[in-house]
Amino acid sequence: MTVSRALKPGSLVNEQTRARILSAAEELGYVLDSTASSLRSQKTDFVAVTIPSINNANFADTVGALNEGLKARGLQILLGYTNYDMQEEERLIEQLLRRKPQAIVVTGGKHTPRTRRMLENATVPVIETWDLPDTPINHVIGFSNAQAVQAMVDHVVSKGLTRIAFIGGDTDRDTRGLDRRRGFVAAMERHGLDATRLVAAGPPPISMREGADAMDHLLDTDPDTEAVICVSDLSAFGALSACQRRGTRVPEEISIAGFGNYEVGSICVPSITTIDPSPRKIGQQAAELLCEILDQGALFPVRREIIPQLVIRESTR
Amino acid sequence: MTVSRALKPGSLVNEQTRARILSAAEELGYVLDSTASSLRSQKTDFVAVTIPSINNANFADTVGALNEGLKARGLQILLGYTNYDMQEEERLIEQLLRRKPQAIVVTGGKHTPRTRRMLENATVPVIETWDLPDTPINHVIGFSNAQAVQAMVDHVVSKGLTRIAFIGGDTDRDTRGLDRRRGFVAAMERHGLDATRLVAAGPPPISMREGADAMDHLLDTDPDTEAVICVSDLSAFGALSACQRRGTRVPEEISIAGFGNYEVGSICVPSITTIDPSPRKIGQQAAELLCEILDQGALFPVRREIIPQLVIRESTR
DNA sequence: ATGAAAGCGCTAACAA
DNA sequence: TTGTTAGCGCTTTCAT
Repeated sequence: MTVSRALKPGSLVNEQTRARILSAAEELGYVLDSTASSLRSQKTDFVAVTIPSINNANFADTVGALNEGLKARGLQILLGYTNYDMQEEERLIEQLLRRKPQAIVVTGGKHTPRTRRMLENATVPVIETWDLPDTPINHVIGFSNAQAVQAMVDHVVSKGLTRIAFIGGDTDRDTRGLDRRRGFVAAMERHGLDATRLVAAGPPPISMREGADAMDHLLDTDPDTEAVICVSDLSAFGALSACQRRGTRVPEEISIAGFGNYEVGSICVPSITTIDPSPRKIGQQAAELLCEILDQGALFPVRREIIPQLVIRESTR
Repeated sequence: MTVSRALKPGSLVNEQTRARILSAAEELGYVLDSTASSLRSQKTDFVAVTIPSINNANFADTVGALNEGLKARGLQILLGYTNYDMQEEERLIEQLLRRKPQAIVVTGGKHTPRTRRMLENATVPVIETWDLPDTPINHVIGFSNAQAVQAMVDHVVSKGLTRIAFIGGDTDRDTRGLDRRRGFVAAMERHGLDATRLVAAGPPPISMREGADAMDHLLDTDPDTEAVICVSDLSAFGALSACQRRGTRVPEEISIAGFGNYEVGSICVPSITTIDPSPRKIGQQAAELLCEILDQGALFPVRREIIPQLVIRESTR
């Protein structure tokens, strides 16, 4: 017990004793076994986090901010990737729950029924992010992807453009991408405009290459298109590059908008009009909420809406 | 014991009994406690992985490939970020070791003395990646950053360019970035060229914004520069964008090269000449090596050199 | 195919 | 300030 105390900062041990213990530990190369510690104290200090892909700057920002907010409390993130696949998410969450995390943060508000049940039965706080589901499992910190794109459509329409296309993925794997497309269609119909210029650019998540190919295709089949709204800045940048290769001037001949406020869109020439969903803010708020809950016990389910900001740049006129 | 067996696929339990157990488990919302399981069996099925930053597509690719290679064996990655800081790495590795991972994969071959000691004393395989240290701790899968950049200098010089600059970070936080700058200087001196056009663009990791600012500065102070080699494709893209804003033609007036083969460099116009260090290959090979070791027990220390490929594109003439 | 006993390495609770 | 006891929830081992 004295050793156990000596190794835990802030517990009452004679300083000489502690010094002797620490030096012995150093000499022996002793490393505390937190597996045993977790079992006994029923505290793992894990927070399970799932994101669709590790290779996405937006989700990386959320996880980075979450990590910073949790580090001070000694909480370690246990990260998993669903590969935009709800079945994979189910497998992953089952695995993660076995590790007895003290909280769970998932991306998105759509899950398999079994995933939902597992999360509902989990005795720890659950936070859904990057979405605003109608019937949350527990806590939510997110925004409406559909509504955000509607704001973008409104902006483009306000500039007098009417022949507007949407570039996105071709399946429903990426539910947030799907919501964005739905928002596009809804807004176009609200304006009484043709909402059928939908380019399906391949299996989500689509990136720069797919955006470039989609733009090439669009300019071939619908050369009178005046504006393109893309499911992300990455595909928007690809679309912009395709225009540059063809000599189509942006925004003079065609406007391009993206989503996500990725760095590339702020640097490229012309810079890309986008929507900033504040990924770091999502992570920060999730960390704050978890710290509150872990301090004060469970609260009522929290629903925090992030308001995505329209960022108008050079690629739209 | 029967319950324990029933929940573990491939063990001998009467199928009726197993069915009853599984349905009871489902009904109760029972979740196996892998903390207890790990303590008893002394197998956590964790692999600890450290990378400098979560928000970097190269490291993300390595981790993604590693994850895929380990998933089949039920190994879960325990990921930590050092923020390009060796002190932070030390804290992180100490934390991770307490979780009793079955292997450790770190980025880079330079560590604090204490980190080195901890890793040497760890009784599990250690793999250093993304580097080729002279005195590895245990296993290594990586490449020489300095040598890779030398190849790039050779290429640029072979095109008849002599006034060549390097854009990188301004401190030694990013040791791979530092190695790249060293490689630049060594190669320039080998060619008998002036190696003093070194632009320090801010604290590493530098990204697109810093690359753009550095290029602006360079074109102001050394307008006769013929080529710029950047520490990464991200800063190279920033540099390219700065040129486009100023109307400096690339590659006619100035050549630009990067490092890392990020997607942006393959899509932008002009596309960016780069070096591809095959980040996924590093992750795949690390996974293979770990699987071998976990099957067959410890081997001699392995040293696998990845040969980075020069990818010549439009931004250099 | 199932069960009984023991113990993995810690720490909560209580005692001195 | 230090020590004793017990037990966290599993799985290894051996027995039936």
